[in-house]
Amino acid sequence: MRYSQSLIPTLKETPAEAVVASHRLLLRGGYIRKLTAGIYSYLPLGLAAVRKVEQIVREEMNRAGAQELLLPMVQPADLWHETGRYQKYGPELLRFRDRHDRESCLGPTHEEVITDLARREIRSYRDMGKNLYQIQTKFRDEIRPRFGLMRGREFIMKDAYSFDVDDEQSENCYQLMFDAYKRIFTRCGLDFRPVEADSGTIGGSFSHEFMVLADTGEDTLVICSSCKYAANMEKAAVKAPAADDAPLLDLEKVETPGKRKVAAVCDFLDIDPSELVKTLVFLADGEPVAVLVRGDREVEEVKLKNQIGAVEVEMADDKQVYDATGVPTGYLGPVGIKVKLLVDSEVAAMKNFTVGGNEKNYHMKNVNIGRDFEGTTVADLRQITKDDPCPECGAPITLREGIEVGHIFKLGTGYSEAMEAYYKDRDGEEKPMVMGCYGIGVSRVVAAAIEQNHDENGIIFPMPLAPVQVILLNLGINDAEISKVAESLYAELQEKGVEVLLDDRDERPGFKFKDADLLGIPLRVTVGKRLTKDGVVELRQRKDGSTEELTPEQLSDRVLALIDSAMKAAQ
RNA sequence: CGGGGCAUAGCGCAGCCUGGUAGCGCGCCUGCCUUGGGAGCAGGAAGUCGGAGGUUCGAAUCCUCCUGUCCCGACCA
Repeated sequence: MRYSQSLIPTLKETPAEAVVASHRLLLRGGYIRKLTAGIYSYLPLGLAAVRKVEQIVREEMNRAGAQELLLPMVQPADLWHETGRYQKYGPELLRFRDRHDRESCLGPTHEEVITDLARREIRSYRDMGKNLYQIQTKFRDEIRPRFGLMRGREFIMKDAYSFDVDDEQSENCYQLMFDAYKRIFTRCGLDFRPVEADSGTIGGSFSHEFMVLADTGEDTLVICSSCKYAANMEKAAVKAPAADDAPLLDLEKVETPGKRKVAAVCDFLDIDPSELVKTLVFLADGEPVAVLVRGDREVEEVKLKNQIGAVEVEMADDKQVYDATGVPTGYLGPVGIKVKLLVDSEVAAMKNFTVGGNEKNYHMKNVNIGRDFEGTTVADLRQITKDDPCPECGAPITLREGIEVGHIFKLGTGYSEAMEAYYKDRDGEEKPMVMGCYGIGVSRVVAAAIEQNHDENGIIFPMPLAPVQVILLNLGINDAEISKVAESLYAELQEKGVEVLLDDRDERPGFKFKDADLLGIPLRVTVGKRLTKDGVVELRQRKDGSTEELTPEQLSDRVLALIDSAMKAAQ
């Protein structure tokens, strides 16, 4: 590829809209351009990087026995009505009517379409054990697209769906995918962790997310320092403490004028937030529920949602709290409360704690469960913290930020039953297909790779994802000798299978160096004055800035060796 | 959807408060010069000031509405 013929519009300055590194650098490097909110064009270099990810994904999916196909992006609403998701999915599903007034939608995911295909084409247990995947543009009308390729409305995704005869076979497939995903992200050269995850709206019984570790990640991961445990924070179980066996003290109502915040109440009563229990009200599918957690804890809404089987949970605002309980926020407590009450297991183990008095300007001290109120449900409802022990082995844990690049689910028979995707087993009996689904955010992988690998000068692509492996700078466009060597190295490297971008622009050296760094191409070859002076060209590695001088004859072997070792390192 | 910004040349911004013929840097075009870390000089092109309405002799500037976009929250590959 010749720079002069390609479209690589690099920018010296950062567009104001870009906040995170990957977005900034993809724009500056001329990899992508925004068309409208959350929708981007992939320019030649951006597409090249995407293709690298796709290729690795393809190879590993095929190796794991999956078959590639391509499903439609425009889908009839009827199919979505069958699973009930036409209503459930919400405004994220872009709906429209075609010229015949048929309700349609743009596919945000393809369970319905693939299940429809499976029920039509697969009838016998002999045909089962299929895993079908596609790499395709998805559209989700995200409430808030942001961070460039990290969270677009339109994005490239690999999604696979498996159809098995029973749980055991389905589990085998899940494990196969788990291993394939580990290989995929390793081959991409990324630092990642598979973690236990909540299965979200797609449903299903069990799932793992694959997280690229990066400070800009939108998820928090819990990683055990000792055992293999790793989980998304929203899923990470908190170990219930042993019950406090202190003797029960007498209930006491105290005046706390104007003290509404945990900090203010504790300060006023001279107690620690860990001795206070706060009562928070949530709206679960519109219904108010109260949750008790310790004053210094946070409610994990995902746990709450799963506990009560709600589709949506949100914190109630002051007015909603008052409407539901008749008590202003800040003084709410469990004693005599009017809404459904859930108790975090940590609180259930406490004795003689302080709560709101369910009356303006009052709190209650020495409150005890069982004596003063009944908790209808006791469950793990709070967010884990870095001071909590590993739920598996009890060792200390660490919290890290991560970017979700892959998610695998065991779906069970939910979709197949809803859509009547049955097969006949050996005994001629009709049975629902057992499904799994496995996604990878292909375009997001590119962004995540950059979040994890960049410096102040630009991108530092891992070799396997780099749009090209080598950038070859001709610093003497108007010098016959330099140009001749640059051209012959360009030809030679390509002949040997190396991907090369030849910078043949009539620009000053500094300009080319800056662009080369910005683009993040792993290897840079410079042909310039040192050739005419000393007969050498320079080979520089983007990742550590190390340089070596070689004769033009030595260059290609050295380049091949470096590429080879970089690719082997990511195996 | 709730909260908060922003919208002026391709990009980054000033001008707005206090109304009076639209500016800077980068980029772009031409010429000279220069050539190992985003050079220098000279000349040049380029803007419905997001849109609509209003106030005013006069609006980028003041008022109203609308749209777009970015950030914080709920969603997710």
